[in-house]
This record gives sequence, structure tokens and C-alpha cells, in this order.
Amino acid sequence: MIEIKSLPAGCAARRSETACETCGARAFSVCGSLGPADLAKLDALAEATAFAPGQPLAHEGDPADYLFNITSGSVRVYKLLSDGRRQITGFLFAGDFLGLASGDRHLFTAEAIEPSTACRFRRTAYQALVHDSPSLERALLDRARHELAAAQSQMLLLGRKTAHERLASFLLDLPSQDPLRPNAEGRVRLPMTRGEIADYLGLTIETVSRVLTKLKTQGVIRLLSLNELSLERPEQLRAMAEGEI
Amino acid sequence: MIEIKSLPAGCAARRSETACETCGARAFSVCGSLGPADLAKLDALAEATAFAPGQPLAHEGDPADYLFNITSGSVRVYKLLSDGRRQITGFLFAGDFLGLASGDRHLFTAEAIEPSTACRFRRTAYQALVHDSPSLERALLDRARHELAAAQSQMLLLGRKTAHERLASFLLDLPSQDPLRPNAEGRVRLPMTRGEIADYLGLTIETVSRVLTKLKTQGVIRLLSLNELSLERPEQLRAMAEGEI
DNA sequence: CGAGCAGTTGATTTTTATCAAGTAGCGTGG
DNA sequence: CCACGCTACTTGATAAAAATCAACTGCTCG
Repeated sequence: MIEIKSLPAGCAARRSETACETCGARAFSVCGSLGPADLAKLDALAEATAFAPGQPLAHEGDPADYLFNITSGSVRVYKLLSDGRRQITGFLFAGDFLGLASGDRHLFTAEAIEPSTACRFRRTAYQALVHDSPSLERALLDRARHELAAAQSQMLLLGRKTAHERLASFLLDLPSQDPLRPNAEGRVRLPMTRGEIADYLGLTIETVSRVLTKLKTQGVIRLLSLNELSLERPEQLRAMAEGEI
Repeated sequence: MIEIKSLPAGCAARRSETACETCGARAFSVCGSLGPADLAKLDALAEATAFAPGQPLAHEGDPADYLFNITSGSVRVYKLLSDGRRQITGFLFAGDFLGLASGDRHLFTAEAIEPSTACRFRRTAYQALVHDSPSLERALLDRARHELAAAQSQMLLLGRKTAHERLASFLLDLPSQDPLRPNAEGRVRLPMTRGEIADYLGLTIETVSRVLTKLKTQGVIRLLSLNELSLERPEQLRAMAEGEI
């Protein structure tokens, strides 16, 4: 069940402090680039919702009645083959928008990884608002541009990088996406399981585990716990991510 | 050298007769959904350009001074790793738009495969026009939505499908993208080389060749020439593309 | 006619997946 | 509080898919 809080929608979550790895631009929430008038209109039609781990926000093939702006936690977005093979196309964190790629129906499934909250909009009302607000439309287009660039980088990773290069790229990218990354320099939070990392990188759980172990013994990373590690030699990781090692 | 023709820009190339494999929606040109007023404005700032095979439209890292609407031929869009590994992120055909994902700089290289023509816009002028035209902005957002959906499907292909499944998916998708597909039922035009197919599907030339040979001996496809084939059993190909065989 | 390129086919190697057997951490219930 | 069992993760042995290396074919274009 989706819990609907009274107020406020809080869709204006920003994360302007993070620079984007993919395009060099500063990351931003869809709502982050709006004026107060647009924000007020958005809040009027938004509902704050909460999701337990594993709970779906959207399901592939279902009508896309709602769109979401994630306000806390983390979400996995994936597509399935009929025999159960899963490709996670992205992880979403606070400030990310869910549903940009959706028309009438969702083309992916989205589920909370941790306890998460999101700002929910009915799509019809949202479309009407977007229709009336050029600034909102522009913000959406910018966000779509950003997602397209990230998707192209991920295609390069999935099509042409080795297992080591994929892990290195992932560990470098993740903190720039997750606004909740630990503050200490080089620390990375891993809210997702090894299996989710594997399904995001086109590998198996075992390969992810082996590569992480190898990186650990090489002294490139240090595992602080199962769900947190620190980058000990980020420059070496960067070289590895580009295939220079 | 870029040949600039006198007139007309012809950016209104449509391909509304093709249904989109990815999202079920009917494919369309960016300009295809515009009214006469917008079309006239677009044409006013557009230049028709021609490209010989191999000639670049855009280069990764270069300032994105120009955006393009492809009007004929075909284009490969790719990213490179430093050691030369290449991932082709997409093929563009008449009606496709190049540069949606680009901000100040191009994040990919784009080169003509065949002799091709495109409608070229200076980005600054284009942005100004888009700024003034909600309908154009909406068309761009729809196009971005469509490209995002395609990118997610390609991630599933690259991360989780076998070589056979990749080729089957490719052969089924291609005709829906290429408005120049031969009219006869089940015929597919392959303007790109085996190497380009390999770099699009995350495989090697040899694997692409072997799988095509296998499909041929299985009677699923028939090679009419190096650059054209026919789908003899599309339903079997479809099952194969989804991993059901 | 011959050079060169694209493609095919075969032999072998490599990477990563698969199969299998542990280990560690965590929450629950006795 | 500890034991149990579950799940996630790790590690090792083996297998499979695709890459690599290599040779050859056939076509196109000077």
C-alpha cells in the first residue's frame, strides 16, 4: 500500500552540489530549476508517498498513471526477459525523476531498494501542467538529455568494457549520483546488493564478488562493510575504468 | 567539406507509416508533428548538407555548434575507448534527429555510412526557436522519450542477451527504423558493415558472421546479397529475440 | 589483372558463466 | 542471551560462450 502523507510534497529536493560524471554539467532535480510559481503549482498536484524495500513504484506494461520524483532512498529500474534474466537500466536517488521515458505505459519496472519516499504526480495532471509551463518543459528536456547521455555511456560499458572496467566505472559513477554518499573523501555507499550490481553491469553475482575481492587485494578499494567501501586509489580506478590498465 | 545546398531544407521528412518496435507508438520525425508556422521558421534557419561515406557530422568532445535532422542515407553514432574499442550507440536514418543528447559539446561521434543528406541547424538559433515554440519543445521531448526507451531496450540486449538473441533483435528492429527498407515483405536493408553491426551489438565481426550463417542454414533468414536479406520466419526470429528458443 | 578490403570459416584461447561448497551476518524465537 | 535458520556473499572447480588468431574466399576497383 502506498502511504500518502498530508503535506508537503517536497518535490523540490535539490542536489546541485554534485557534478555530473557523464556530461560535466551539474546535476539537478527536475524541480530544482523552477521558479516559485511553478513549484507551487507542482506541489498542488503532488502527493508524498513512501515505499518499503521491494515495493513497486511502477510495473512494466502497466498504464503509466503516475510519475514520481524521488525524494529519499534509492530505487532500481529494470527490464526482464521472459526467462527471468534481468537488466537494471538505472538506480534512482533523491532528486531523480521516474517516468521520463514512459508514454501511456511504463516500459520498465521500478522498485524501492531501501525504505524510500517519492513525490507522486498523476500523469494527466502533470502533462497539463507541463503543457502550460515552458520552464518545466525545458527542465524535463534537460533531464532527458542527461539521461540519454548516461544511457549511451552505459551502452559503451555493457558492450565493450571488461568486468574490471565495469566495476571501476560503477564505483566512480555511483557517488556522483547518490546525494547520500558518506561525506568522508572517497567513501561510497552501496545500498544495492551484489546481485543488483551484477544485473546493472551485465555480469553475475560471482564475477562482481571476485572483482571486488581483487580490487581489495590490489589496495584500490577498501571494504568498510558489505554496503560501504572507500576508494583508496581513485586515479588508478579511473585509469582502469577507461581501459588504460 | 560540407556541401550546402540552396534549398529547401526539407527537414519535414516524415516516416509516419512505420510503427515503433520499442514503444508501440508510431515513429515520427521531429518536424513531422509541427504545424506549418513552425515548419516555416525551422526551414528559415536550416541548411541542407550532404555527407560522403565516412564523413563526420559531429565529433565526440567538439563543441556542439550544429544539430542535424537526417533527411536521407544512414549515420553511425558511436563512442570510443582510448584503445580503440568502439560502441555504436545507434544508427540514424531519414527523419532521425542528431544531437538530442548533446549539451555544449557532443558526447559521441557521428559519421555518414552511405552518401547521406541532413538538415543542419546552428544550435544557438535552434535553441532560440525551441524556446519560442512549445509545440517544437514538446516534439523534442517526445523524441527524447522515444530514444530513452530504445536505449533501455539496447541495455537489456547488451547486458543480458546471447549473440543469437542480439542478431535476432537487430534484424527485427532495423526495418522499423529505416524508412528505405525494401518494400517487399520481410526484406531488410543492411547499409552497415558486419563490423558496424558487431560494434552495435557488443560482439565481434566473426561472431556476427557465424550467427548470420547459422540463421541462414536454419532457414530463418535468406541472404540476398551482402547488404540485403529477407526474413523467412519472422515469428521464429521474434521468439529467438526474446530468448524463448 | 592484381591489390585490397569485406566477409567467411576453422582452431584455439580467454573470459565469464555455471555449478558447487562453504562462510558471515542478521533477525527471530526459544 | 544464544541457537537457529535464512540470506547475502565469497571462493573454488568446471563448462560454455564468445573472442582471438589465422587462413582463405570473393568481390570491387584501379
